[in-house]
Amino acid sequence: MNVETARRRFEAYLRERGLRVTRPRMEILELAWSTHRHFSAEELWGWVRERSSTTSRATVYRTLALLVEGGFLAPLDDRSGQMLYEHILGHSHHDHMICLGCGRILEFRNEAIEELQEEVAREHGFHLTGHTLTLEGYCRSCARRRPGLLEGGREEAAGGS
Amino acid sequence: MNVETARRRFEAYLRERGLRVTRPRMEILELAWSTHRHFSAEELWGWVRERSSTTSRATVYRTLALLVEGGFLAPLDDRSGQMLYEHILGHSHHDHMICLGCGRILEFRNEAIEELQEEVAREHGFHLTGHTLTLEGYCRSCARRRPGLLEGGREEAAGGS
DNA sequence: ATATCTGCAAATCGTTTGCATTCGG
DNA sequence: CCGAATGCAAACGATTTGCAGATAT
Repeated sequence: MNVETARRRFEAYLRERGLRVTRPRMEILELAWSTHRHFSAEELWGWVRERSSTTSRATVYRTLALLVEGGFLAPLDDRSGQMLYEHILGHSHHDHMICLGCGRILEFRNEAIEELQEEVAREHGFHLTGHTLTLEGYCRSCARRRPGLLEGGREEAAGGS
Repeated sequence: MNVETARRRFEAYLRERGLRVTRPRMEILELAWSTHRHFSAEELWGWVRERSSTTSRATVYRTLALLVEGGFLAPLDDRSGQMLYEHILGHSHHDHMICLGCGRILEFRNEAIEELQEEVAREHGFHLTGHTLTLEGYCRSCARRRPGLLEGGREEAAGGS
């Protein structure tokens, strides 16, 4: 999904809700679309300053929240304390693998896992609205640098939560 | 796993590492074992004060971190901003479903999902050390109170992350 | 016109840290 | 003894908020 389309959709979204189409909001949408990586609010706020724009940090946070509500961005908790964001407009749902060595984030989609989740929810009478699946470990290149890992020995004490 | 055993194991763990067995540490372990629910650091700190113990909030945080490192507790991010903890000593790994209505946390374990995760990691040359799978939605009783949900219509804009 | 947005700075909130003191081994 | 652990209060870092002035419709 290109910026143009995203911009148009965001404007439509705002108008539908009686919200205003403002310069700061559009600037933030464009900056969010200026990368294909995951980014944090502070990072985007950095891009704002690089442009010597007067848009404030508070507005960055407020607009990111709006973009998440509207289904333009999805938040991703990488456990570093700050939230990361990624565009989802026009992208199919996927889950993540986070490398504990270099912080790299890999994306994957597994249909069987998706279905099993729905099955589990159904079995428990749980009405599913979303899910978060994050695999933690070491990517190929980081694993190579940590010999102890290669034989398949787990290093962290506990598995997932 | 009862408190007694947990206490003994924690003492052993501390000694092995040349760390000291102190009153605050043992008190915190016991309080952590005084519930079968998920609890937050602040909550445990509340139990400390109820006992009019002199153990400080800082020590609560420091000891919880120690218990996580040692594989006694597992942290669970419920997206409320604070971390929750649960004992895992003697408990098999499981994942969670969090009810957005009442905050209740249901646990489940699905072998097929576990295996598929390992398979996905393997396919990507990723060395898996852990994972987080959290289903979000509404538990049976909360779903009943929200008629719109029953027909299977999704309400939140986006699915998972 | 006028309700919504914005920028600013101060406030939150969970968690962490520096440091002088206390305590376990 | 002596280094590790604690309590205290101050520091932190990401995010949120109150408010007066600016702006979109």
